[in-house]
Amino acid sequence: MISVRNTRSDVIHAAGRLFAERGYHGTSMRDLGKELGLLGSSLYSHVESKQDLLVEVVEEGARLFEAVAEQARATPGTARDRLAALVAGHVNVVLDNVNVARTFLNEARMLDAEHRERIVEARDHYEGVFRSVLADGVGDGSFRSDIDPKTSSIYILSVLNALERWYDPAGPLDRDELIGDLTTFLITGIG
Amino acid sequence: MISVRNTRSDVIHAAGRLFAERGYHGTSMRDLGKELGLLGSSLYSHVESKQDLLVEVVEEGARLFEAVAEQARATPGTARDRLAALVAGHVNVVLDNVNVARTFLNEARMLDAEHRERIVEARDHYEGVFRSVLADGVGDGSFRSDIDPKTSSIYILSVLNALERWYDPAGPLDRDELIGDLTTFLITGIG
DNA sequence: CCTACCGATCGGTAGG
DNA sequence: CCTACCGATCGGTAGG
Repeated sequence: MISVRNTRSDVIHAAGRLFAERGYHGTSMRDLGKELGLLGSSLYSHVESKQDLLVEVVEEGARLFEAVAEQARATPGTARDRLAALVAGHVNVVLDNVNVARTFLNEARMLDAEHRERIVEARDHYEGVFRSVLADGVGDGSFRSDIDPKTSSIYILSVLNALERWYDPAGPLDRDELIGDLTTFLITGIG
Repeated sequence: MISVRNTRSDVIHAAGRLFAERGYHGTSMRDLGKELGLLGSSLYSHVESKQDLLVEVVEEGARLFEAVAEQARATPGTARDRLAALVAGHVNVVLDNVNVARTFLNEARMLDAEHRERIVEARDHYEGVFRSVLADGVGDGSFRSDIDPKTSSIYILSVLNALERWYDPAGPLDRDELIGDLTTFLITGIG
């Protein structure tokens, strides 16, 4: 009595899985059908096109990260507290939605021009939140006064986004240790 | 009198360009032919298969990074000096070979099992050099004694590898400034 | 490096 | 969600 019929949501999530594993162009509609136990052609009763699937997955990613930004901005306390919220929130999104995060980070460039632009804007906005938290933190003494908020936010996001590439939830480092270790690294460096 | 005939090296470099821009599966042999001013079928007088091209590009990447590791290991002085050599060397490889670096970082997973394993080993070895420099640096006082060389090396490589995604050689930040800013961030953090 | 192909697979549609 | 397709494109080959 397992799974009688697939929903649109099932299709989108399976697409996220395959796009994350094999890439958008490495995934055929027939591959995706097989993953769901149906034919490639049957997918078109759930979505209009393959591109449509990529749009859905990538935009889900954008929404998840945007929610992190909003929640962090609403966090009371110092800029350092808000940065901690950004870091923890970002880690949680990546670890709880690896496939969506992977597709968002690696396959968004395969989007058609129109959708790609919207995602670039969303990404810029998200990075802007990091930047302004860092700038605030320079003002309130949370961070060093000689950092450049622009490059620093990119460095921080580089470390956070790369999690998708190496973090193993079954490995020795649990989520809280990861967040702690990461935060220490970002704030104190290795020196 | 420009370019009469293409060499195997021309083909490989053009392949790197397209693999970097559109991904391995997003690039057809006919696309690549067009890039070089010939037909897709003509490429088979230079290479045996499309996979062959990916192997060549990715293995060139592996060699470039390996050379950085060797040179850094031979650098006299403290572990901090050797880390500086790794950082500068890695940055130079990425900035001087964006297409190769991109393909190495993003498309190696499209390799067939056999070649992929070799690349994973090469990558593990490279990361191991970072790890041992960090461990040495904990011993000689270059770095904090409470860092974990394993996660720290991953964080550092995360920042270095992400350069491919955002650094603009035509932007305001020149190479030396970048290396300096990056090094300060890695060693001192933002706090 | 081209001509002239090959079988396989691609995204997608009509109609049920 | 399936049957039965469609034209286009894919990686690749034989022979020059």
